[in-house]
Amino acid sequence: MPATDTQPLTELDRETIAFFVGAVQALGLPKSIGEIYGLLYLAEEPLSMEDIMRRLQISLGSASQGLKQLRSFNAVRTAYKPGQRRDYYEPETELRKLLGNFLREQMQPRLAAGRERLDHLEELLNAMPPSPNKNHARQRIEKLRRWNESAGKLLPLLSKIIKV
Amino acid sequence: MPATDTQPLTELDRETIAFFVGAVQALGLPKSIGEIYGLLYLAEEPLSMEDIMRRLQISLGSASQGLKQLRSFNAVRTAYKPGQRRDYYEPETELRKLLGNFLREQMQPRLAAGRERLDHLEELLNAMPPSPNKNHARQRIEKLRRWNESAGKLLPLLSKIIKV
DNA sequence: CATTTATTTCAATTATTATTGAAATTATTT
DNA sequence: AAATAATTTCAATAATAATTGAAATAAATG
Repeated sequence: MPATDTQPLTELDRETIAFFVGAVQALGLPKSIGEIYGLLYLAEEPLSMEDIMRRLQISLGSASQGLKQLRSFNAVRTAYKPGQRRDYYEPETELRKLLGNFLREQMQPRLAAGRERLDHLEELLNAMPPSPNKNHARQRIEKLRRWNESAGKLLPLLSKIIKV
Repeated sequence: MPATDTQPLTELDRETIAFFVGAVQALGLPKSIGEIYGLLYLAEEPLSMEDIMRRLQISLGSASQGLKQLRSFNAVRTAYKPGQRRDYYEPETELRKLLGNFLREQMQPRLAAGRERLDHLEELLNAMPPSPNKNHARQRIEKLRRWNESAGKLLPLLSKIIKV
């Protein structure tokens, strides 16, 4: 097994990876996620965790956890490699799917959490004795409810309207 | 001047603020931003920086910087208060505007940065001697260019299609 | 125009988040 | 089923980001 025959990353590789690092950081994800995805995106064929660690010079733990997170929103999948013990990973490169998965896995749960909070807010509100203050609070909270609903409708649309 | 007559935050206040804290954290902004915006959102009238510090128990620096950032994407504005030395702040509560401003101020610059990186990538690519590897790299980078363009078209649409 | 008040800036501190690598677990091979 | 290889987990560490508050600046008042 060729263990250490690593050709180092070219400038083109490094710059492409930097592109992805910037992109995932804009989404609030750790840089190692961008590095791993970027490396897989460039690769001509699926890479093992060992390949990833070696070429990016990151630790076992980072590689494992990064791949776990990338798998969690289906940004990478394991490729079948006959007669290979290791797992080999390849990227999902369809933007529409990437975006859809990300929204579903990362954003929807937050929206749902917001909805729960709003339910709780309405309980608190109902427990208040009538007052002008209560009226004002009710209006503001109703507005938040509409915001939450708007966002809930917007998210699933996003990945549909994206082209490419 | 009534300096210390602070009524403490009610549970409803605190929970509403928590809603905003969650929301801004989903956007990758610091929690103090959510606290400040949430407090202003609930308030029946504009608040001064001093009010904000006192009621939220945050420092001068946090209040000043938080307001600065909120102003930077027009999530708050200063209200005119005749004969008042201090600045008083009120929130923008139109979701469409909030979203539009946020996208324009925070997301567009990142997209532009991505575009610049792509320009650089293409230079590097053109400097490569012909090879199968070069072909592969070219295809991948062209795809990135299409991604970047798609995102560029998507962003301005977002605030248009949101209702409420 | 000196004094008071309000706001901003920024270096130091604190809190948060990401990364590491050793140990535990799981899967595969002989 | 023992041995080996691959992967995951997680407590400790390192890196990053947010918050603080004192000092500097700016604005307003008498």
